[in-house]
Amino acid sequence: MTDAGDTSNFGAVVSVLLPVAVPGPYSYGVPEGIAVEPGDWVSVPLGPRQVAGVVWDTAPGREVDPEKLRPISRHFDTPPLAEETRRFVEWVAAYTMTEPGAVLKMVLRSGDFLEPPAPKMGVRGIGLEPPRMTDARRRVLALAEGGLAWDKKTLADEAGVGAGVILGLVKAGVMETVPLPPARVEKCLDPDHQAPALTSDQADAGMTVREAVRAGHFSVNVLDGVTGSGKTEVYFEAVAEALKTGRQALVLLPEIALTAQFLDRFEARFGALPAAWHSDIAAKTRGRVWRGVLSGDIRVVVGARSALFLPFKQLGLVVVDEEHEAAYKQEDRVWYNARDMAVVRARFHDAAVVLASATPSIETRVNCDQERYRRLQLPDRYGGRDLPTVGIVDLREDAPERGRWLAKPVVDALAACVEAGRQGLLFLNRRGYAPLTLCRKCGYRFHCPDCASWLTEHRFRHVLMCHHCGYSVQAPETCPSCGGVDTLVACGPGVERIAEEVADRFPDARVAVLSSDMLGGPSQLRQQFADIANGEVDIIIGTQLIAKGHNFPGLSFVGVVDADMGFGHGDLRATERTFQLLSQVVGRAGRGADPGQALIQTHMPEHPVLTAMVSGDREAFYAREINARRDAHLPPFTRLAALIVSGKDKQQTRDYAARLGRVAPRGRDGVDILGPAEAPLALVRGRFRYRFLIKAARSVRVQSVIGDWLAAAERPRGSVRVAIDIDPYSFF
DNA sequence: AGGGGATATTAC
DNA sequence: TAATATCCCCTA
Repeated sequence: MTDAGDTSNFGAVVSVLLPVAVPGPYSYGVPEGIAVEPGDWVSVPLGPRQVAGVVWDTAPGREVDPEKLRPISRHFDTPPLAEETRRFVEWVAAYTMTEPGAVLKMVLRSGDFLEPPAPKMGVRGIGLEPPRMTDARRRVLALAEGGLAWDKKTLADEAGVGAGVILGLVKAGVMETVPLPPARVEKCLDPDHQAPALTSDQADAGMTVREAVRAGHFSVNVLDGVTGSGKTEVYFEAVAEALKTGRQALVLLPEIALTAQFLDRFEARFGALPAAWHSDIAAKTRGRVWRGVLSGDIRVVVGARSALFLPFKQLGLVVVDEEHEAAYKQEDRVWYNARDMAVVRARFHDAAVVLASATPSIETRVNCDQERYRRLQLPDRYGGRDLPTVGIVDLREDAPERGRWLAKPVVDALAACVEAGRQGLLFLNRRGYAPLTLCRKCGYRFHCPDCASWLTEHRFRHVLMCHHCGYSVQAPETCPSCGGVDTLVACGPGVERIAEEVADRFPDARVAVLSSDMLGGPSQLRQQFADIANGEVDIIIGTQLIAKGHNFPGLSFVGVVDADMGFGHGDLRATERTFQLLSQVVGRAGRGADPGQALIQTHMPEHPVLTAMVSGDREAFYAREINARRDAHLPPFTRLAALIVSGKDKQQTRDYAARLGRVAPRGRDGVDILGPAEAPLALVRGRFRYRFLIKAARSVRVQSVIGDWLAAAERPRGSVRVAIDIDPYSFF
């Protein structure tokens, strides 16, 4: 039985933040003989287990029953978590309304990283002769002369002997097992390895970002330049400056698929590879990178959004490439937009930020207009090439024949392109063969049984699929409703159907269809990209997969099959996203000698996105879209926050929220809890002007959430959703 | 009674 | 978050 007054045993009580979703740091006793500072890594008992965490404060946290106080069990000999990072963790937790421990979990990733892995063991000779000498043994000992530690496998191979010979020598006592020195030190990055030839625009922008890094205080610099204007070379200048000033740099990329080519360019510029960080990195490498970032040995990290939470020792620069990309949003656990959190983190570290994009997000452009961000424009394509010419095909005048989807001008342009030995691309952002199948006799439509959407026919695979939830069934022969035979018809086009039409119109052309649900998976897809690069394909048909990353050096024509798809629905970012997507797709054309040509099929030729595409006047598009957002009281001008729950759960949610002490039912820092019918109306009236956020009860059905205008979703349990994407800058 | 699933509670 | 406690429904 323990003495009740026992807590005086502890020299001190400190608060420790654990990577666990509890309300805040917990208090622990510091045993005699160890001293801890804020930021130190410790291991601590929590319930039945041991958990690694960070000393958050040298004072105890919230009042806690002294009976419950337990001692720190271990103090790791690891560099501390920087003060800047600790403040960042707190800020993100408050902003996203998650527990600080949930944010720390993103920093910590795994407690295993705290200790370097046990060194690999090797062998070395100790200069003695074995009692029995053989040829094989002689060869091994000759190599191992000089007392250098050898990897067992390497030594055996070099000496041309089996592993048993070495073991025998160890057993005979003439070789000993010793730890090998750590595998490899990070290769040195050289800021001046290969200084690039820059255009004068690039050089100006490069100088500005270099100065921003050298200044050593917070600034946000937006690199705004059309596809091919050389943004990467410019922000490499900033990276070079960070290397020179001895601070770490982080480059965020939206997708890991882009990192391979990026790494090549990086190596060419700096003479060595940066550390890479994303979900596909092997666990061992991951640990090495994590520790290297913490100790400061690793100078440059390239990674996906999760890299933003690495424990940098001294961060001087964060680059967010393709800052408008939705892939920067994390929509589970802690909801955040890495682009915005990059700005926040940089502010804590007094670091410079570079946001790069050919089609910046509206939020970013507004921040430029308000002079919170510095806008650096790169107006021209690298090498003085022109942008592709963009034309419109009005489908009301040039309608394709029934059952066809390509209008005459597009077919003609494609034919001319193929004849000239160049590549052409048809873009349609729709997978499969047809987005809807119906019975022409009874009108039956195939629906997904699990959600409301239609089933898309995939003719290559012979299935009907739901693109929402992944449900799929064998494509039926007869109508399940009226039993009609041969009465089912496919409505509308998908890329497979376009491929069918192309095969019919261009029987001799070599065609590649690229979409994320390719038969044969990623390896097949890589092969396709390689074939295209090698000129083994004449016509490419693809979904938005082709908009990102990969270059098509021989591409001179782009046809957009249906520009109108992106204009509909209630998504507040639909217009912006369509503009971004079309710009990217059209920008694929003409990267070779000629500027290239694009034709866009539409029923709405006067739509502002399309007039901007034709005139190339991006400024006009942005001005118009920004005004439209302002007039409609939409982000970034209005901050929305509402939680929408079904009627009978409303009171329950309010009670729960009040109990958490988190959410004021109506108030400046609160959130409205509304029924599903009230919410859209309130949105239209622009009534929400709250600081932020949505936090749902655990036990209610959350039917939909506005804020990011998320699609309706039934989330029966643990519902916690947060409106991300709302500009955090104004809360600094 | 007792198993299994869903949900609630708690950890310094 | 992860372990444990509690509750509910069902079957035997």
